Amino acid sequence: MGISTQTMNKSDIKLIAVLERTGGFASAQELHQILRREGDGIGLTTVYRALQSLVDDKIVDLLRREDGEAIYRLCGDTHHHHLVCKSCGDTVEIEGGAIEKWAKTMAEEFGFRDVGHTAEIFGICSKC
Amino acid sequence: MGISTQTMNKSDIKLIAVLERTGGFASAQELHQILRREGDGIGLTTVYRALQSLVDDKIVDLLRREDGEAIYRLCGDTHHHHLVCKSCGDTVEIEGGAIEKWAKTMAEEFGFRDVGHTAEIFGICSKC
DNA sequence: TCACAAAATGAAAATGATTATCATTTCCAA
DNA sequence: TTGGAAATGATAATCATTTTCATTTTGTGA
Repeated sequence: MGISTQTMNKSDIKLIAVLERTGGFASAQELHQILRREGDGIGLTTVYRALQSLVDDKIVDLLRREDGEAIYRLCGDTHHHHLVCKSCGDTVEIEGGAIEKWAKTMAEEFGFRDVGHTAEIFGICSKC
Repeated sequence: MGISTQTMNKSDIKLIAVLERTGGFASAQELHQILRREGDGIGLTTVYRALQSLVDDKIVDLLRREDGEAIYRLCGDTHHHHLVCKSCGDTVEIEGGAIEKWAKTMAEEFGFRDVGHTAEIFGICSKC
C-alpha cells in the first residue's frame, strides 16, 4: 500500500535527475527546456505527466510562483528561500531556519496539518 | 507620494464593495459574475484592471488558489501573513514577528536595502 | 523468437485565466 | 460647449496546463 514506487518509469527518473541537478526548483516549461537543451527529445506532455505522478507519489513538492506558474522541487530537499534584487534581478539563496520554526509553530497553534510555506525577500542589492 | 488614493475610480469602489459584502476570498472571474448577476454590466477587463490597481495600492491582498488562480481579499492595514487551508480555502491572519526579523537580518547580511517580503503558510485545517 | 496487449509517448488541439489592443464613451477643466 | 485625457469593454492574443488520439515502446506468455 501507500506510495506506488512500482509505477516509476524512465520519464519520472529523468525528471528527478534534472531536479537534483538544478537544485530542485523549476517550472515544467523550464524543466522541459533543460532536457531539450541536453539533447533529450522528451515531449512537454510527458514532462507534465511525470511531474504530476511524482507529486501524487509525494516525491516532489508543487509550489506556485508569484504569477501563479507551478514550480516543482524534490521533497526532503532542504529548501531555501530567496533574496531577490528588484532592480537587477540578482538572487541569493538563503537559509530560512527561523521561517521553518515560525511556520511550524503557527500551524500547530491553529490546528493545521500537512503544512508547507513560501517566503521571499526582495529589495535593492548593494550593486544597484 | 505614497499610496495614490486619488486614482480611485468607480470600478475600484464597486470591487471594494463586493469584496466587503462577500467577505472571504474570490477570484476575478467570480467577482465579475457576482457583479453581473446583480445587474452591473461591468466588463471582465475592468474587473481585472480595478483589482490590479487595488493590489498596487495595497488595498487588497492577492493570493493563489491551489490551481494557481488568483484570489483577492480586502486587507487590513496592519502587515500580516496568511495561514491558508488548501482544502476549504479558509484563511487565518497571523503575526509574523519572526519573519520581520529574519528578513531584516538577511537583507543586512547581504547588503540589500529598501526590502520587503512575502510569506504564507498553507496546509489542511482542523475542520478538513 | 514472435505476437500482442498494456503502458508510455508526444504532436496537436482544447481549455481557462489573464493581458494587450483599440475603438468608443465618459468626465472634467478651460 | 469643447478638446483631450481617463475609463471602459468587446475582442483578440498569450501562456501554462490538460485532453485527445494515433503511434511507439515494452514486457510477457506461448
